[in-house]
Amino acid sequence: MARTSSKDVANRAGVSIATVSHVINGTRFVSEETRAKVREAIAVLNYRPNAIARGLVTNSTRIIGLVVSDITNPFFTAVARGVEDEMIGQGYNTIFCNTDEDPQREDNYLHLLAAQQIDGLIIAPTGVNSDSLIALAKTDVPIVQLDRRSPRLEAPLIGVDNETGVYQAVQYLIGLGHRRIAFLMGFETVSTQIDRFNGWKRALLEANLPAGDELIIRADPRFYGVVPSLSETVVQPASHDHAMPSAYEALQELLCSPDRPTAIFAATNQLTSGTLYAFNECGLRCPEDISLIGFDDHDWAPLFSPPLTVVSQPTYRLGQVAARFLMQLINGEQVEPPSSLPVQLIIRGSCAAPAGSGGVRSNSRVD
Amino acid sequence: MARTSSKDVANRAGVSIATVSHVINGTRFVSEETRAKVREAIAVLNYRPNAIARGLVTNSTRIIGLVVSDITNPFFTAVARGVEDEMIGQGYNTIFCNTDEDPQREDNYLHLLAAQQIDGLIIAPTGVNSDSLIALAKTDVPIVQLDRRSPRLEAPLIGVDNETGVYQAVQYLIGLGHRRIAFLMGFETVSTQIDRFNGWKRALLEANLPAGDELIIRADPRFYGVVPSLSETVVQPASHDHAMPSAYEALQELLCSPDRPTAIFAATNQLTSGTLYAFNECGLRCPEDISLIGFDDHDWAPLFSPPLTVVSQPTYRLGQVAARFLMQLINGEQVEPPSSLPVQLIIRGSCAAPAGSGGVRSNSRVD
DNA sequence: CTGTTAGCGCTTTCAA
DNA sequence: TTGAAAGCGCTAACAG
Repeated sequence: MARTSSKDVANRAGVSIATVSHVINGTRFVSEETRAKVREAIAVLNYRPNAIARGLVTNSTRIIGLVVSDITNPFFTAVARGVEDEMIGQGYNTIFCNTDEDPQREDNYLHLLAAQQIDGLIIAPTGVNSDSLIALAKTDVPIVQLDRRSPRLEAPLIGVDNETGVYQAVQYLIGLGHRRIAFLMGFETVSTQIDRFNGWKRALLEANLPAGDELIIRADPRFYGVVPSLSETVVQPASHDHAMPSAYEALQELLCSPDRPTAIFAATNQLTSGTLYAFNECGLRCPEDISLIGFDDHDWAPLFSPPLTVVSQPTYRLGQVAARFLMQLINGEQVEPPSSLPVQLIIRGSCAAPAGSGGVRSNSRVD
Repeated sequence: MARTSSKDVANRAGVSIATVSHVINGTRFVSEETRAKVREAIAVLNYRPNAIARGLVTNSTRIIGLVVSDITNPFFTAVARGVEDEMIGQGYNTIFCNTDEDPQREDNYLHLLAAQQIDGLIIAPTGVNSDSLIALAKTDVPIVQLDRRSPRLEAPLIGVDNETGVYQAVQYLIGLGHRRIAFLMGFETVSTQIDRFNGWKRALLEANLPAGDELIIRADPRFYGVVPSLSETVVQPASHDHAMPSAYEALQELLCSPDRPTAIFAATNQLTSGTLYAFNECGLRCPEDISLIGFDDHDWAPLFSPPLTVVSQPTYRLGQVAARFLMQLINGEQVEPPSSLPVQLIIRGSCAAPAGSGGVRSNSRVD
């Protein structure tokens, strides 16, 4: 239909389109009288300024892009809220995009966002093949990397101290008496996975404990695997190429082997859940038979069976900080990026001393 | 910065901007020779067509808006994936917005989306005060309502059969021997809450069981409440006005009363979690002391303690169907909206016969 | 205090 | 087979 334009408003109010523009934006003085007429015309015509046209001339949209890698992960939704709340407070809107860890999808969205002339970008990059990202960075659009960094990209990073987080968690496990502690990780292309891996390795090496390949398991962090009772509800990413097994599948062999680890550190939210499924499948009780620590907390972790011991990140805060920093960049302020935020080990019920060590279960249920 | 425009490309290739436009869009014949020159110029200049400008003239953006009420709810993220996957397949992009059940925020995003000249809209409306929504509907932008319907809005709805879903679930509870079954619900302004409520009531009345006010509890569906160990990680919606208690708070009194219900139906994902927290607080074991069924399943429900018995919705599918239908609307096809999708009761471990009835626990753990 | 006018970067007739 | 030029709806000088 004929979308009403400022010209229509101008006609109806008997003024010029310039005046209409000015009463809308408050960008120069307009007499109370004409202002009233214009406003009335706007109301009757149900007029909405076309942001597209405006953006074309102002070269600014007051929109930022937020690109995350898995919208299904509570970590990112919590972060997104932080970003969004902060941006709204500043009069900016945020467009939310989900890449599903798929570089091609990332590329696609980066195109879209660039074409939409966003004023800034917050991104948790997939970490691979980031041509569009590099290209975007070459324009004047301010970018901040969220949670993880892309190789080749020179942009400030807002993240947490991953290495220390798992280092301390593994130390805790060692303190409990564990000697064989496996590490379950996702894509090696994402920097947090490497950082966490390094934390695991450092703790082990310092304690003269094995940290060899047989203790490192890789799995696709985007889905759980074959869980019969759930097969209909589990969402399978459309773009998943099945190159990597799910956590559930990846763990089968290790868990059934005679010298299986006595504890597992899962480097991701979803990996942690997959591990629990695998435990169930193999008839292992947690923490009696095997201990588990996951990276990243969420509201439901205490309700799990067992309540999850986790390394917790300040998710909402992370989003806030990233947004606030991006705004400074957009406003042209010269500021240092905030240093990485601290993480915290939250001890609940998924860890105990290894079986046969005579230790007790280390538990602190919610109550 | 000087973002490169089609003029730059035209200059470098020694052709007119019209030709540039046509090689980009394949909209008329261009000789292989000039086409090559143009493409090369595009490559060296790293040129990206400005979608803003294009949209201004074509009056189409190939972007749709997806507005949901709680990005933190796995239900909506799964639905979002369905929508997104489907739209990408059709060459459309989707802008994702989160209202947090806040009508003002909804209004804000609707403004934004309208200004961005979206080609279509999928929305789970907050249900209150939808002036912007109505206004948008008056333009020619196709709209489909997702999951729930807004009063006053004439737009097709893609949803599930809520009423039947909880009707059957409550019948199951009755079959187990329960007579006092409470209903925990969120905002009465959202249609699904009413539908679910009606299902509960119908099942109870048919069985001549009490369905009075003392069995209806209302709580804010957006957060869990005061859980000390979690106080730092629980996200509190910025816009929350604290008019309603959390599920956790709302249930205290009822659960401590002498004739507390023997079962609870929670009308929402997050309400279900809140209920579990409340159980813990009151020292009630589930399902031994009290049974629980929640509306909506998710990947983690089987890992809860106890594994959750739920009414499950086809989330991903719902998104797909909504997207597909919207595309038909956008393409001007005259089609009937699909009828509501079926839901399914999934029995796991959170229900048992009421204490003292001599019944057995009805359980089916993941294994 | 308000109107005229020149573009923003693109698509699309109309001509050649 | 390609160019010239008119506009899409808006903002921002520049005039008055």
